Amino acid sequence: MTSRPSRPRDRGIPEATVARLPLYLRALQGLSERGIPTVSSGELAAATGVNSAKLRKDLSHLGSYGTRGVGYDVEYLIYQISRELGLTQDWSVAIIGVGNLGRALANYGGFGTRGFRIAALLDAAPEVVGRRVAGLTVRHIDSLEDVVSNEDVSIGVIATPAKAAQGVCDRLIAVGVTSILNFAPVVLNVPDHVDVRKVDLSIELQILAFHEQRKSAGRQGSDWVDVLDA
Amino acid sequence: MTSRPSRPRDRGIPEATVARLPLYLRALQGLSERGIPTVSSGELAAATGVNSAKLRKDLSHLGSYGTRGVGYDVEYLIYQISRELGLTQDWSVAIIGVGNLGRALANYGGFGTRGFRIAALLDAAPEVVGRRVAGLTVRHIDSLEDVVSNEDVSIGVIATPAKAAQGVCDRLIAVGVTSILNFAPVVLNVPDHVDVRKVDLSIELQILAFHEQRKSAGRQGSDWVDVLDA
DNA sequence: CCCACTTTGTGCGTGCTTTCACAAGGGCGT
DNA sequence: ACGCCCTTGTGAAAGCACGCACAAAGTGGG
Repeated sequence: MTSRPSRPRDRGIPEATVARLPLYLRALQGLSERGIPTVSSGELAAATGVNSAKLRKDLSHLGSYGTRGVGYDVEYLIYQISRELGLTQDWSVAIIGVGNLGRALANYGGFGTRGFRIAALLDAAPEVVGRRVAGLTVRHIDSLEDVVSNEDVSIGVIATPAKAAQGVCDRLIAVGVTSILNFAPVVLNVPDHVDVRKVDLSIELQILAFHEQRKSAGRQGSDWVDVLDA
Repeated sequence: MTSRPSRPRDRGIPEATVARLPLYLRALQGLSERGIPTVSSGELAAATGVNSAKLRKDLSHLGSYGTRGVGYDVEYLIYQISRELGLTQDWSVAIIGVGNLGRALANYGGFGTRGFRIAALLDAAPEVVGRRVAGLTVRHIDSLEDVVSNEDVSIGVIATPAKAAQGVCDRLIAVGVTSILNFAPVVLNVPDHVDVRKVDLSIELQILAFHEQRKSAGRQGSDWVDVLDA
């Protein structure tokens, strides 16, 4: 959803593949911790819930890193995927909004451990500013511009209420942030060169409800119930 | 496919459309609160960041609810989308795992307002059980089976550590839950009739990092040599 | 009543994604 | 060295999704 139609030729890795690479990476890290040296596409596919042909095609976009008859070297593949995703360098992340969700994100282990460093927590509420959360002191939102410049923040995470999100987004972009992860339930308006990914908890629930309804409708036998007719 | 000309409606709504319906719904509810009675596909498309033709095609899967020359009746469309998503009934949700994330979810306003009722919060840690969170008393995980049966829970939200997730998932399925929203960073193993949606915070960040890396690589002019396909 | 204007609903071409099926490559036991 | 068995990498085909462009349908003014 972040790709734009007017983009010049995109000679790189398909978006659908990029979205799956982190999944493979996590599975591989699990194998690595268990000391498993090699893995076949079938095994890795089973561990990630992906079709094995799709997995092979995904990996083929990175290069030919497998060995026929054997499989893939776990450590080498971890390195290659990490490199492709840009995780061999550290990215500084600022979290704006230290409510329940912001705190959850700050304490979420997955962030700090691999490739991401939480550079700052920012909030507007006086009762939150100054408190320590996840080893960091929450700073006031007014220092956003300073923090982004000084800490070289390139990814902003918006966990504010919906009303504040666009304003925060604009300020992030104004100081050079070009990647934004948005948890606020609004559609952010951004220029073309900025990537936005959105995570919306209630949308996910609504999609589940749709399928759940379909299942229980079938169970009950009452098919189309076309009551209203203009 | 296999659309019968005699039937006005084809009930098979594409998955991509289903994923966007909640987006339209939220925008429409905003219009409704502002007292706007009708909206054109162009306006609604602008508000949701979607191509207007795509929006019309999405809505056409629900039926012909628009008026040519005028647009769509906001209230009527809200009702139709809600009905299609199954939000005209209330769904009971159980949240398992009341850590930082679980608390954030419990306090997330968007749940209760839109067809979802948090029926229970469950956790295994003694220091959490018994505490009140978001107006509910946290119950011990051992009462999961009782809660699901008595409260008619059909959607389970897993916000536990990764290690506990599969076990909780199995127990949910064993008592009849068929829709699961999983925040734990593991691939859940479930039978075919169970729907799982996964929200993974670090995966989203990694996808952003990929695009960010590509942008800064271009800016910096690294030793990347682009090779045109033959 | 008629005409100009607006907006929906959709046929169709295009490009991306997934899946199948298999040739090519590599290891291993004998 | 040889042949068997395994697994990768990839054409090719099928399936989806997207967006253009336009006919159909409805509104409102004169």
